[in-house]
Parts: sequence; C-alpha cells; structure tokens
Amino acid sequence: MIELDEIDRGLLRALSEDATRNAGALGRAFGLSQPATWRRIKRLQDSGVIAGRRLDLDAEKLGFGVTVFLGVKLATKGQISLEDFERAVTAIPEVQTVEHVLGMYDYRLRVTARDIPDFERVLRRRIMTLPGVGNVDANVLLSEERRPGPL
Amino acid sequence: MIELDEIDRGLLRALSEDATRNAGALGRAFGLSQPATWRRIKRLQDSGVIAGRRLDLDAEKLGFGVTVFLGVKLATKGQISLEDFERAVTAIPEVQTVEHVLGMYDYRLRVTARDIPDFERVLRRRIMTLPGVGNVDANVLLSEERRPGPL
DNA sequence: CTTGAAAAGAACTGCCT
DNA sequence: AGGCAGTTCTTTTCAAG
Repeated sequence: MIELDEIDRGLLRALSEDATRNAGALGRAFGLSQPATWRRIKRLQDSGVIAGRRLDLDAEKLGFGVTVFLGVKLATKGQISLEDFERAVTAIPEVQTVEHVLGMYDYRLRVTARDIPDFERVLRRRIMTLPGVGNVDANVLLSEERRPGPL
Repeated sequence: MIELDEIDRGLLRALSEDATRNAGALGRAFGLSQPATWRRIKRLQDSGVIAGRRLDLDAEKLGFGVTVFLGVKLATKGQISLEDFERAVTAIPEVQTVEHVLGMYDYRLRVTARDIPDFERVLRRRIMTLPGVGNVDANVLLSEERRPGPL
C-alpha cells in the first residue's frame, strides 16, 4: 500500500471529479508548482493508485434511456457454471458491468437499453437464456449520484 | 439526440477504455487526420455525449479492500422522506454511489470500507441510522468487470 | 473531408535548494 | 520532498485544396 498525504488525497479528489484539470491549475489550488504537482500525479499513476482515466458518457444522449440493475441467482454453481455464466454474460453488449458478489445474489448486472421494449428483448432473449440462471430480480434506475468516496 | 456514425462510436469505445489516448494516435487507428479526429471529439464533448473525464482509482491500493452493495427499502416514503434520506446518505463519505431505483429496493448504495470491522461500523452507525430506513440487503463484491456498453 | 503550418499550452526533464 | 528554467509534445486554430 502507498503512503498518501493530504495533498495527494486532494489531488485524487479533484481529478476524480474532473480528470481534465492540468497540473498547473491543480498545483495552484494546493500551493504547489506545476512540476511538483505533476510529479505527485505521476507517482500516483506509477504506483497504480490511479488505474486509468475513463470517459463519462451520457447514456440518454446516446439513445439509451433505460438502465436496469439485475440481481442474478444461479441455479447451479460449481466452478464450471461460474465460468460459463461469465463468458456468456460478457458477450452481451447491453451489459455494462458484471459484478460477482457474495450474498443474496451471485451476480449483479448493469444493463442499458434504448427503451422498455428493447430491455424486454434483452431480458428474454439474452439474460434469461444464460447458462445456469436461476432467479432474476430487477431495479430500474431513476437517478444516480457518484461521489469521490472516502478519500 | 445526436447522430453518430461508426467512427464516432469507435472513438467513444476507445476513449471509454483509456481517455488518455490523443487525437493523433486515435485518428491513425481510424484512418483520420489529427485535426479531423480532434473536431469529432470536440463535437462529442460540446453535444454532451461525453459528459466528462474521470479517474479510475484502485480502491485496494488506497486501503479500501471491502466494497459492499446495499439494497435499501425505506419504511416510510413520501416526498419529504426521499429528500431526507438522500441528504443524509450523501453525507456519508464511505458511500460512493447513490442510485434511486424502482423495484425491490428504493435505493442502492455502493459502500467502500477498509475491512469488515470498518464496514460493520459504517453499517451500524451510519447506514442503519439513516432517516426512514426499512430493510437493508447486502452483497459483498468479489470481482468486477466494466465494459464499454452497447456502442 | 484532407494536409500543412503555426501559436499556445501542457507535459516532461535536469539541475539546484 | 519543492522550485526554476528549459525542452518536447499535444492541443488548438488557421489557411488552403
């Protein structure tokens, strides 16, 4: 694990919200020079604390107005069954995230679709036919807020 | 909604996985010049399809080894109750995402903690004391895979 | 749409405190 | 660790085909 001071945490918090901010402007906000700030960011990248930079897409504007969370309980779950399920589920383009979890469900899926009929198609033809699927629970996303986490 | 061709979708797919790739290199991959690629990306930003660029942090390396998904059912849910709950839940630093959903649960929370004892503390002192909380279900994250979505 | 060029700005390096 | 000065690279804008 890596040692982080207050400034490092501040940089991570700022960049988590907007990764386009440059080292010069960021440094000014924390009372540091551009190279000093840049070196801190580079250190965070090299150590792996910063795993990458990703785009934040607006699903609505892409024509995907419906996001549904599915909780999947497998009917049969041996080693083979898990791998079969994972391979099949990652081949479905509408599945954005696959989370293997422990608890009420075995997997949690984030699925996006153009509209409700489109979602029904994905659910019936793609999800319900996955190998080993038992029970499936659904929750439709109304609104969402992301936060920096406990930095 | 914005009209996108195959190249736009390709750019979004590429940048979703790694937003550090520059216009020149990206353009080469799609047979476009640097300025042409840059104009496309700018158009996607201005139209709001690209909502922003965020950091992808490694929670493990930050010392947060435990991620738990909570499904929360409210006991009382009027207009006031929802706002009270949302205001209180967003004040908890360990809560990374708050999703207002329709279905089995009313809210779904992504919570990170240093370890299981730390999680128990958050659950007992912070989550269970939220205004209006009824039943709470938990799923512990084992592994996760994110994908570009149906672009 | 393209290429080519030029200016501005950000990223990166080396050296010094 | 941090700062300063300089170099390299990308971004950004422009002209012209």
